[in-house]
Amino acid sequence: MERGSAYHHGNLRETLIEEGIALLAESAGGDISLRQLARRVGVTANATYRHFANKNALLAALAAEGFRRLQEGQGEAVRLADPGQGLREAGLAYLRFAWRHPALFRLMFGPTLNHQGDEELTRVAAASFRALRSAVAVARGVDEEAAGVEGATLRTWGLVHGLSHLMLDGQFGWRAESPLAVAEQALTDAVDGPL
Amino acid sequence: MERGSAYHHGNLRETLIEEGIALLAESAGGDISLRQLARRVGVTANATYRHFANKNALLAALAAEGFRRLQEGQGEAVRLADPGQGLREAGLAYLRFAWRHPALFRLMFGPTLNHQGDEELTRVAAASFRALRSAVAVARGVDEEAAGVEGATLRTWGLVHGLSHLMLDGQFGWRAESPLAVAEQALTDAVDGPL
DNA sequence: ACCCAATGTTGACACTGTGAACTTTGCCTT
DNA sequence: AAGGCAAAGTTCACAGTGTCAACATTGGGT
Repeated sequence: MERGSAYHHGNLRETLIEEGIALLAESAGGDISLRQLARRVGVTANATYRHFANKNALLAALAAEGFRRLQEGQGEAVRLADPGQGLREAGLAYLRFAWRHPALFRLMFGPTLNHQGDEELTRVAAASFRALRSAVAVARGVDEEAAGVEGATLRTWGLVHGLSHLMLDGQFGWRAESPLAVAEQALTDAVDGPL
Repeated sequence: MERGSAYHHGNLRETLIEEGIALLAESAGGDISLRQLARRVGVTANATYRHFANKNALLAALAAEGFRRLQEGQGEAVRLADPGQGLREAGLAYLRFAWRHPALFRLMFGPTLNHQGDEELTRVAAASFRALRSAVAVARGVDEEAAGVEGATLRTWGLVHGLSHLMLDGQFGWRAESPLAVAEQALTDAVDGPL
């Protein structure tokens, strides 16, 4: 029942998510249409309604997959990093993820999805926050529950997140270097120094 | 030719911008339709095309007005602030603007507009950056062109901008306090202290 | 072998952004 | 004051969208 005939009892759901992310990446404006995605997959638009309640639910699934990939990238970055550089590398991974998948990034943190709604989304987003907090704690050499860790995590997250957005919005574009380089420099300066 | 008869040589352009911002504020999803706005103003959808090239141009005008108001709010905050607290107050004004006009804020820094495109938009956005840089310079007691000011401005902007976005995305919602309070606290802690 | 539930399709509807052609209106020139 | 012209607004049309309701197909469990 896995890879047999055309569709019908194939893995439409997974295919939609995969192709949806791909389509999102190709799309200029960052928005995709249900019908376009269905056409690309080779199925009727209404077929998607067997797997997702509506377009928003499908987009939420794309976002959730995005969070999973982001967290994966961050985890790997931390693992490969020199000890003491984990936080910086996690932040850089965040920036690079945003840089490489701008539309998906915007979808993940966007108004399209009401984050209260989808349960999986909030769960996987919370996991991302915990990972960052862990990195902050390690960088400070204290326990994850120590005083000040939560606040520092919030500030770090805010900085990295803001740099990502400004970078994607072309707000660093009028500078000489690549926008990504600008953001990376700003993050590096902030991690070992005052704001 | 200013306030005479119904429309036709009225100030449709201004009206569209004003009502557009209002409609944006009321809209839940943060997106508005041209036709809906036209209906609200009491005019045909195609009439808007006499004043804006297309929907995006209209949205860009809304965003530009948003930048103007944001900058105005920041300026006032700095003016009223205790000396030495100007940077903090400017940042708080930024946060509060985002909190009060979430849809407009998202529009201003969003993928809908290609920021390279609209000339007025880039101009007014750049002015906003300069205002922040000025506040950073004053806070450090150095000249605006001094070394390190540019970088510090970028980091501050990034932090404030990121906190704004996370706040609006409901990422601070699961905490006890109001999301705005969380963001304000994070900003305050960052302004006088390390990251 | 058969039936049923899961999966996919057809047709339809209201809505959207936008182009082309037409109509109205008030100012400027004579 | 008359007239025309350009600016401003309307009508008609079209392709495309998300989504609902009814129908068709299919493969696996009894």
